[in-house]
Amino acid sequence: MTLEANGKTKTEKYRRILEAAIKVFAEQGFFHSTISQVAKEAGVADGTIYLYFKNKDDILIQFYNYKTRNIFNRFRETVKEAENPSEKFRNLIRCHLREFQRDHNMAVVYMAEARKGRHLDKFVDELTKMYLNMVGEVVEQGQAEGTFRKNLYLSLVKRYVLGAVEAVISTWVYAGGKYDLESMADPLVDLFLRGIGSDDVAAG
Amino acid sequence: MTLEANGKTKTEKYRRILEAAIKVFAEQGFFHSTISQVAKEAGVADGTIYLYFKNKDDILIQFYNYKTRNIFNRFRETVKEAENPSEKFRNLIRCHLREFQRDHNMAVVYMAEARKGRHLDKFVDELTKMYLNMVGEVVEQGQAEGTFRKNLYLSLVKRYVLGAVEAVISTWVYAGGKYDLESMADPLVDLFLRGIGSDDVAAG
DNA sequence: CCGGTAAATGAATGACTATTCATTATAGAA
DNA sequence: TTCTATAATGAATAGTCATTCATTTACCGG
Repeated sequence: MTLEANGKTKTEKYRRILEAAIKVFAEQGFFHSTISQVAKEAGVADGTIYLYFKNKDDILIQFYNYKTRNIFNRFRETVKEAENPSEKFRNLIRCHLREFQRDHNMAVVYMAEARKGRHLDKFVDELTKMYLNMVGEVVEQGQAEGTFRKNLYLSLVKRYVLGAVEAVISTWVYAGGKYDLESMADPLVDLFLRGIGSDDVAAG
Repeated sequence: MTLEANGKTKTEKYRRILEAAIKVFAEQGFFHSTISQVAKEAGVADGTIYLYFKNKDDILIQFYNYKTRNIFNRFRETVKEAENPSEKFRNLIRCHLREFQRDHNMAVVYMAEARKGRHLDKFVDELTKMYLNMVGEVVEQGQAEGTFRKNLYLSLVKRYVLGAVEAVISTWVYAGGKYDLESMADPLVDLFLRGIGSDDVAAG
């Protein structure tokens, strides 16, 4: 029986390299990291990396595949679980923060490298679109039910939500992940829903 | 009289190299750009670059100095001109969008590289803080005057505003600067002030 | 224990490119 | 015109790494 057929050792090593790579990338940035460093961190030879990945870029691409599919499934679930649009919205934000808090290295790499290399654009783009769509659906539902305002520039709203959440995550990453990120969810949702204007003035 | 004493040719070449560099960086990304490309774009020899800049990284650092000081002065002015906090807030956002729209290459480089290299962190950090402080001051003034809600998590508000504005700029950059960015200001300010919740529900 | 296949190794290769510096051009002063 | 100091040049250097591949190791069936 080969290792491939077994399917266990192969997968384990693949994961080990991937986790090692993300750790190294998180510490040094993608461009400043070397294959040798990744290999060392993973406890394999340099050449071994190339049995599992096409090249250095491919490691990042696989990373996005490996991690973000899972996360997006969790996003979907948490949205599905909620009963009304504003609860869906709150769950989505909370889950987003929780998942990034869960894996600090991933958060660093995602935040730092997501808006970079030409190759990755297509994939990151897809993910971003998925997220924006999710926000869009929830907001439209909320509009239909009367929880959210009707006169919203929807595509702007979607960007604004994603941008603000990512900014909060970036700040947390930058601070070294010292405080509890998930607890930002409620105040943030409050801002999204009510804005910063005082109620009398804003409504006018 | 030397060129240095003259002060004109020297500065002109410095600017020429800087603009060329930003153009190249915007097209290829900092890491994928070579000094030779920058030199070619600027119409000088490779070695000439090193008469004006310490090294490749220094070009980016100088860029942040050269561009963002001006922009921040404009931010300050536009805020000073407005009479009340919500007008100050609106002016700030509008000016932010306008200045980035004005120089597409700058926008690309700023958005792509701001959250990267170890060396730049200190400087980008400073600029970010300056911006956050400006937002903070305006919001606090607005709270004192009753235009903005009292119970705001201020440090969160600052991040949320910057994050959302940057997301809107990123989207514009990514789309190739095709549409009018400044016109996003009013809808965006509206979101900041009123949020997305319908007034009756949000107020409850 | 043997033979063969798959997996892993890591030294060697080949590109690439930031940076240097010996040389050349320039431009004002005398 | 000649001299001098400054600016500019770009070929050569030196170092870095991604990637390859000839060799070794591990493993399994028979």
